[in-house]
Amino acid sequence: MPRAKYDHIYKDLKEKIETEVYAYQEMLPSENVLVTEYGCSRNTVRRAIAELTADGYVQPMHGKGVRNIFRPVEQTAFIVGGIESFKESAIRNKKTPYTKVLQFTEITVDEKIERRTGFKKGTELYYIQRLRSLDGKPLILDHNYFLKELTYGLTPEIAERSVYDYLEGVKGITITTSKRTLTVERVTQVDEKYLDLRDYNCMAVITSQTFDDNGIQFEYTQSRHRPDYFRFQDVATRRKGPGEKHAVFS
Amino acid sequence: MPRAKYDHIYKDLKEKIETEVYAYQEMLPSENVLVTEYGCSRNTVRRAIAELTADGYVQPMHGKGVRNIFRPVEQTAFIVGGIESFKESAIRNKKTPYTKVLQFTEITVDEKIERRTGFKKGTELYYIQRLRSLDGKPLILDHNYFLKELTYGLTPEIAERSVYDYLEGVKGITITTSKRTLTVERVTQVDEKYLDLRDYNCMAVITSQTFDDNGIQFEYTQSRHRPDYFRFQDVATRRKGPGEKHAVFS
DNA sequence: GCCGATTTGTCCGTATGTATC
DNA sequence: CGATACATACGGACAAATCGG
Repeated sequence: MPRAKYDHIYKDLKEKIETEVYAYQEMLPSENVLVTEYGCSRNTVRRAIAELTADGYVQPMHGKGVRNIFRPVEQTAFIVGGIESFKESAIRNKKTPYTKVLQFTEITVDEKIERRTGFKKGTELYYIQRLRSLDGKPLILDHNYFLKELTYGLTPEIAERSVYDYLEGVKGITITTSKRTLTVERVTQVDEKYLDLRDYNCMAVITSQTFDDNGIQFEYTQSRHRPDYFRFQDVATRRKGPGEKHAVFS
Repeated sequence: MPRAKYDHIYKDLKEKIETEVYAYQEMLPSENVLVTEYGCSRNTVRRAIAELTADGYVQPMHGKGVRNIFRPVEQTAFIVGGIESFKESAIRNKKTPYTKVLQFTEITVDEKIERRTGFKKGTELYYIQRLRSLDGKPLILDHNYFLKELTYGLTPEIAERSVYDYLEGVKGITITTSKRTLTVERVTQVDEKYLDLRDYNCMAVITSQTFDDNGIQFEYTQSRHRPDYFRFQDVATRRKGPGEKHAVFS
C-alpha cells in the first residue's frame, strides 16, 4: 500500500528534524523550495507542515518562514503521549511489556455503569481486568469494557496478547477517535494488591471512550497508572482569529 | 477584523452541533451541500470539518458522510482541557477566580534551572509564585518563570491580575505554541502550607513551555493542582496511512 | 518611508482515487 | 454498475506579513 504523498513528506521532514538535519530554532526550507524538492504542489507541502505543527515540531511564521522548535525529551518515566497501544508504548520506551489477565467476565449494563461508561442500559459487554508490567515491574492496572456485539469472540488468551490486533485484524474494526480524560484518584484495594505503590495514595487515571469508523463506541477503558512512572505529553497550539483565547494558566 | 471564511463555517457548525441542530450520531449535510449553503469551495468546507474533527466533535467516514459524535460534558471538577487562561477556565466552570502572589523575584538561570526549564544558563528571569483560588477555595499553586528580556516591566500587581493581558496588550507578545507535560508528583511543604490537601500526598502537575510567534520560549510554568479538583481532557484521532499505530492501551 | 521580492495564509476550481450504498 | 461521499492532489490567484535596498 503506497502512502499518501503528504504523509511521505511529513515523515521525511519529521526525521530530518529529529536527526537535526535542521537545527533547533533554524528555519526549514521555504514552501516553494520544498515544492521543487519533492516535486509536488504547494498544498501538499503545506499539509505536511500542518501535521508537523500539530505535533509541536515546527512553527510557521507569516511572511518569515517555518521554524524548527523540536526538542528531544529525556525518557525517564513511561510517556503516554499520543495514540498508541501498550505494546507500542513499551517498545518506544525500550522496555519489555507483559500483560496478566486478572478477570474476564461478561456483564450487562445497569444504570450505574451506563453513567460511567456511556454504554446504554441492557447492553452486553466484556469486562476485562489486566495488570500491565514493564521489565517485570507492574505499573498499570486496566479495566476494559468492550461492546460484545462488535467484539464477539474475545477470549482471555487474546486479552493477554493484544485485543486491538484481534479487533483490527480478525474483526475488521477500525479505530478512529478516542476521547480521554485524565484525573488523579485515590488508590483502591485492587491497586494496592497488584502494584508496588509504596506510600503513594493516588493513581494517575486515564479513562477513554473509543469509537470505530462507524462512530460506534465499542470500548470504555480505565487505565490506572502508578504515579511515579507516569507522564502525559501534549502540544497546544493557539487558535488564530481575532478575539481569541490565550494560553495555559497565566 | 473579518474572520477567515473557514473559521466562520467552523464556528457556525460548532454551534449547530452544540445546540443539537444536528443530533448525536446524526450525519451532517454532505460537503457538497455545505458548499452551496455557505457559497464557498469544497476545500474551505473541508478545512472547517478538519478543525471540528480535531476537536472531537465529528467523525468523517469515507464514502458515507460526517457523523456528529459530540457529547456535552458534565462539569463536576475543574476541567483543564484546551488552551485558555486561568481566568477563562474559571468563567467556563462558572466560578470566581482569585490570585494571590506569594513570591515575586528576579533570578539568573544556573545549570539546575537550565535542565528543568529549557532556558539557557545566565538568562535573567522573573520568578513568580502564585496561589489560585476558585470561589475562595485554594486549588492551584503556580510557579512561573518568565524571560525578563521579553516580559520586562512585570510587577506583582500585574501578576495578581493577568500576566497574559499585559504581555499581549502592552508588550505585544503573541502566544502561539505551548508544550505541556502532565505528571503526578508528591506534595511539597509549600503545597501543604497553602492548599487544603486533607490526606492526599500527591499533586497533579502541569509543566508547560510557551513560545511566542518568533519561536522564542518566554515562559516556563509549573501548575500544581489539588488532585480532587483536577481534570484534563483530550481527544486523540487515529492517523491514517497503512502500517500505522492503533489506539490507547488495549 | 516606499517599493519590490520573498514567504506564509486563504480560497478557488478541477481532476482523480477510493469507499459506500 | 452507477450515484454519492469523502480523500488526495494539482495549479492558480490574491492577501498579508516580513525584509532588504
